[in-house]
Amino acid sequence: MKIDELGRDTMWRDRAIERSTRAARDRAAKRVQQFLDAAREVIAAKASTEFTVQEVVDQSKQSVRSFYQYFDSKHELLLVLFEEEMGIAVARIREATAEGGPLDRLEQVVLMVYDLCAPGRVSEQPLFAEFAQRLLVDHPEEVVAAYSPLYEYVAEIVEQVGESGLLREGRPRRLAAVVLQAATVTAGRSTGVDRPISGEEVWRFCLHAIVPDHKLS
Amino acid sequence: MKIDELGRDTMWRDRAIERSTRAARDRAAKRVQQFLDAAREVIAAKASTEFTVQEVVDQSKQSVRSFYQYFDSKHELLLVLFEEEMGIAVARIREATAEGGPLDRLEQVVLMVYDLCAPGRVSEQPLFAEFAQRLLVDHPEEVVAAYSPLYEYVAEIVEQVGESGLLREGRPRRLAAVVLQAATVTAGRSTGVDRPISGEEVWRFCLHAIVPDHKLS
DNA sequence: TTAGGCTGGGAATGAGATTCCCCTATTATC
DNA sequence: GATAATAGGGGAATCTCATTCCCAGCCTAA
Repeated sequence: MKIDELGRDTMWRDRAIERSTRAARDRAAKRVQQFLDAAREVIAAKASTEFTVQEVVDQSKQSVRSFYQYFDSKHELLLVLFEEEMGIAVARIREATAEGGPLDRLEQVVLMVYDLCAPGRVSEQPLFAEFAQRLLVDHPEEVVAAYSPLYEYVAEIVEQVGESGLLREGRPRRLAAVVLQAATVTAGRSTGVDRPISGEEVWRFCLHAIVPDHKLS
Repeated sequence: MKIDELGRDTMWRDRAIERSTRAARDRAAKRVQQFLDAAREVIAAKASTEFTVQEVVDQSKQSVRSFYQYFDSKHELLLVLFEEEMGIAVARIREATAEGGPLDRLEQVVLMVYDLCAPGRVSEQPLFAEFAQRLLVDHPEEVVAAYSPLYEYVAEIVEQVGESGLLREGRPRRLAAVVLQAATVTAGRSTGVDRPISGEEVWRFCLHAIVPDHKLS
């Protein structure tokens, strides 16, 4: 039996601590999840991404105190929601675009990303764009970081396009960044044009930007 | 002499009213301008676009009441500032890119727009991007409208590119919209890439997107 | 059983935007 | 020229939120 310098049974103590901290962690995880679910419910109910901490707290049947126990700020809640949404979206996109040649897959990805970022679809899934927008003002770093799963996937495909010899001279991962920007941001706010820019238009733009004409059959 | 149904001298009255309303309008314009100047001073002094209405009011030597007399809300002040900046910027861009063939001019415009939107240049001119960002969250319509002078110029040049037979099939004004989006938004927040995307990269991207390869000499 | 320390509830605080009340100065009328 | 009506302006009051604080109840350990 291991005994520490104060004569206490270290192993037993460690195990007890382990058990209790794990329990605490589970409890914490559950509560965090409750807050996240509550936030989603509030957003769905209001069909808007503008909500107060109080609303989330009430919906979650917990207290303001607890909220700040688990989240440093409201921004952090938004960020976590955004990350979760991003994870779900990327999983869905990966699934839907697993088949076909690199270029076709890239096209599908661009169209899907464009759709996800289009405004006015709050009730379906709490969506990307609004969170990102809101957070971008005060925490650009984190938002950019949260985008990385999507970026990684796009970069992956663009690299495959490169491997099949279809790409222009530029470095693939950098081209991927620009493509992603174009797809995420163009959705919705088109300046001055009568009919908004469509996903297909964005795709054609990107396609010619990254693939030389003579490679397009 | 014109007399109205109550026996009053209409012409004199109208003129008096005209004079007084014009005076009032002048006064109003001056005060609005004072608020705008004060806002710019505050922004310059803090080197940040985050300011309170109170700060602007204090700086302007006027009162909160007056502020809300001339602006419906803080957002409106931001919007007006943004419009003014946009006007100045477009004038500067037009001037700097008056010479040369359409494609060269478009290149210069894209690079300049990109620079103007890059972050971290608060002290020079109160700049675009931060205002736009902030406003976009709550008033996307107005922001898009405020962009239109810039959009008109870009569209103009892209149409000239089209007239000189260099453009791909797409409608010029729609291509212009995508180019502008790419230039304004890519600046700064590049997802996952080590070194941020440069203005030149954005330009090369757009160039190939709108001009077929065999037209590029 | 009881002292010590977590937890949680929700009231208090603080920052800001927006509104309101009241005083003053100016105009209009006699 | 005097007075009543009214607009304009100052800045305190209000309202909305995010965030912090205080205290009571509960669980743990001796």
